[in-house]
This record gives sequence, C-alpha cells and structure tokens, in this order.
Amino acid sequence: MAEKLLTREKGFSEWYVDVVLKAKLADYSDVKGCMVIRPNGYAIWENMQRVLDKMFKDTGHRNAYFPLLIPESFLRKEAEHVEGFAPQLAVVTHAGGKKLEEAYVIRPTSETIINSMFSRWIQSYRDLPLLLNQWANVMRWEMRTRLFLRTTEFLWQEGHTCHETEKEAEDETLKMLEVYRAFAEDYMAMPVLAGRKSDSEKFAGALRTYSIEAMMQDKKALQAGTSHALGQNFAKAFNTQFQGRDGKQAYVWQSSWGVSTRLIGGLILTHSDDAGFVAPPKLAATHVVIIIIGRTPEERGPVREKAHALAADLKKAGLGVIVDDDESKGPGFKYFEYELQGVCLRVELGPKDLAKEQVVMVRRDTRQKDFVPISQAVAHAEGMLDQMQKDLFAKAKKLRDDSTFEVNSYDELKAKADAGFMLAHWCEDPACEARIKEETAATTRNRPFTLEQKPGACVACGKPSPGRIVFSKAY
RNA sequence: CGGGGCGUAGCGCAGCCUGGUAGCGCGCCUGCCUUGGGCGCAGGAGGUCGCAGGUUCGAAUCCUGUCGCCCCGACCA
Repeated sequence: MAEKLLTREKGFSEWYVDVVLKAKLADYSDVKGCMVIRPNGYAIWENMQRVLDKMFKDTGHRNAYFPLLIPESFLRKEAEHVEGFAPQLAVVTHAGGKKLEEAYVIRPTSETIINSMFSRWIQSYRDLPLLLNQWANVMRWEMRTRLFLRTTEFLWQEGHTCHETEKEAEDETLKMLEVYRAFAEDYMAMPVLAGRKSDSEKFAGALRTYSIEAMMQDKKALQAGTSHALGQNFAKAFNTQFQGRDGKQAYVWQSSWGVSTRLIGGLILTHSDDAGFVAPPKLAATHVVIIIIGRTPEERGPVREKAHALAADLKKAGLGVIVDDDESKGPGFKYFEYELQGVCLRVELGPKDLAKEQVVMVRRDTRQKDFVPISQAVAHAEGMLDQMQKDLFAKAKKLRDDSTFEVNSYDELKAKADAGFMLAHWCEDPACEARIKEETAATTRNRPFTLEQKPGACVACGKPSPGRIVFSKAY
C-alpha cells in the first residue's frame, strides 16, 4: 500500500474507487457487476443494521425471512411491477439437472412473494396492522455498476406492512421515511431532504414514493432511502383481504420501504477526503488506534503495558479499539494506513509521553492534535468523537446549503446543472421532466416537505406549477 | 447492445511493432538495522504470459477464434 491515493481534484469517481479499494472496504469479485464486501466495509454495514434494526423494533416491526426465489408468475400479477423490473431480472430456468416447469426469478424486491403469504395470514382486521421487515440480499441486473452505489447483488432491508385504512398505511410510509431521515442525519452525519418523488421516479407498483436525498461532495444527489405507499395494488393482485369491522371483505393497504448497502457509498462520498475514508464515529468500525512508539525493548515494554491498559478502558467505554504493536513498520507508515482506513482517532504513545503521563490524540477529519493527560484520555476521546460527529454533519450541511439554489428560468437551470440542487417550478407534466433530463442531465429528486409550496410557472413550459421541486444530477 | 481499453509473479506495469534464456517497481519470506509522518542494507521465494487452435526449427511476441474484466453511452436503490 505504498502508492498515494488519488485526489478528488484529479478525478472524483476514480478517487471514490480508490478509497473503496485501498481502505479495504470492498473489492471487485470474479462475478461481473458483483462486489465483495470486506471486513472494514461489512463492519460499517453491521453497525448500520444494529442501529436501524433497533429503530424498526422500536416502531413495532418484527423480522422475518422469505425465499430468494420467486415464481415468475408472481411478478406478472402486478402489471406495473413486472414492467418496471423485467429488464433487471435474473431468472433460474434449470435446477436438479432439469428444466423447471416454471422459472424462478431471483428477487429484485419481495412485494410479490411476501403478499402471497400475507394473503394466507390475514383474515380479519384483528390481524392488522401487520408490520414486518426482512434483511436480505437482492439482485437487479444492472447495465452499469459502481462499488456500493449500484451492484448487481446488494444487501438491504425491506419493510412490508399491511393496514386497515389508507390513512394508516400512509402514516406508516411517512413514519419510516422519518426513521431514515433521522438515521441518515444523526448516525451517518449526512443531511438529507425528505420528500415525495415524481410519478416517473416512483416505485413500480406504488401509488406514491417518498425518498431521502443527500448531496455528495461533487454536488450530485444520492437517493439514500425510499418509502412507498403501495395502496391496494399488491393486495388486489394477491387477494390479500380481511374482514372489516363492518363485516365486509376489504383489501389491505400497504407500505414498503428500504435502505441498502448503497448507504456505505453515501458515507464515503459525503465525508471522505484525499487521505482516504472518513467514518462518522457513530458508525465507525474502529474509533481509536493506539500506536506504540519505541526503539528498544526497554522502551517498548512499559509503553505497551500502558497502551493495553488504556485500550481496556476505552473498550469499557464502548469504543472500538486497536493496539498496533507491529515492530516491522514505522509509526509514519501506520499514520497513513489508519487514516486511509478511516479510524476516527489516533493515539500516539511513546517514551516521551510516558514521562509526561500524557498521550497524543489526533482527529482523523481535522487532524486536530491534542496532548492529553492519560488519566483523562477516555473522557477526552469521547469528547473528540462527539465533536467530530457534529462537525461532519455541519460541514456536509454547509456544502449542501451553499450549493442549493432557486432557479427561475430554463437557461438558469441549464447553467447551474452542475452546481448542486436546483429548486425550480415544474408543472408536473412528465414531458417537461423528460425534456429537462434529456437536455441538462438533471432529474427531479423529490419535493421536500420542508420546502414551502407556492404556485409559480414551470421553468420548461411556463404552465402553472404547484411549487418548487429539487432538480439535480444524480447517482 | 453500441464505442474504447486491458488480460504477463499477490498488486502495478515493461517486453509484443522487428519471434530466439520472462523482466522491473511495490508487496511477501529470512537476517541485521531502524521506529514521534510512507526507514535502510543483504539474501531469498514466487509466473503453464486469460484460454484454444494455427504459422514457425522456435510464439508472451505473428494469425484466427474464444472467454473474462474495466471505462464511456441507453435502465435503476
């Protein structure tokens, strides 16, 4: 790992790939379009899972698991759904040495197979609401892939719920979007806009789709999570009915919502720098690395002892800690290596520090260097991590806010297409949306709930618009 | 599917045009030395040159075919 990392200035997307590979987050596999998530990357995913899973449980959901293979006929039952996913399906046609009677598709999402079970499990309004979540892998055959951001197979969670009324289902849809917003901002330190997607951007088979949208360092948007109001579309396709309080049969109202390992890509594109990966403390795999410095065994012995004692204290405080006692590599080498891998804090501990009863503590993102009495090391580390979490969010938010503009003409929209988020009036005609995409490469991201809606004139055609929507280039 | 590129040691590459003992850097192993921002020295291990045919006395190199991957455009979390 002797070569330097590419810089963002020189080529943003090459830099991104370089960070992923050199920080050992993931690697290309021998399967086209598929990646291997390495321990450094998987640890981040495990932390995300742990936090999100608790949030789902706290909002009343339970985990379940459904099959990877879905009978092809299931997908066909919902017309819009199959049309949307058909180009991306991988299909199993042979098994056990024979051609199958009916082919199976490898799940691109699980609405259909889950509904096939819902229809068996639900009889009465007393069975509702039914609130499930599944952690799983899915497969979507993509034309063009990018590590974490878009791969053929990826890991995600998909929530699937059934409700008695449309309002309840809608409330659930928005509640889970809010869970995603809170997770993105409070844990990933990634500011997002929560809002509604345009019809052309909505999930195949949904009535309405909502998303959280983040701005990456190159000012392009990343859709970081989606929540769908499915209405009764799948319920009708699978006959998922219940007997209501009035004694009549009715179709359930449903929601579904998901986030994926794409979030790890979002984390990288939001916080990392020319020295490598930067992880927000709340999701970091390793919070502290203690580097032992010393020339001779006489010097290293006491330092080592102190380092392990400190590591134990830090672990007791709930932090992820590594003690690096490898004598075959110099300290300088290690500084670069751990910065590359995104360890939040570096503690340097050598003979000079022992003499002064102190440690040197360096923050990954700012390289702020503090000399701290050993007795206060744990508290100081916690303080630095806390501040780092806040600062990462503030920095990302400033970039986004500084790169968000109101645009009032088509010329302006064309001119600012690379400058960030553009708030523009749109008449809701898909033709205008398509034309803008064609001519500027910017697409509608969502209509943020926080953006006050006042009527205006569509930037493309001049017809009345109900309010501004976010346009941006996107991943 | 269209356009471009690449397959030679774990990684990055040279060699190919003009056929003749398979090389360099990094990494790895051993020993010594060093350690507060990518140490140094010495020795060493490691490759059916993507695969299959063909031309030739002889192919990494020339020809044909084939497979795979990456990058750029049209679908998507």
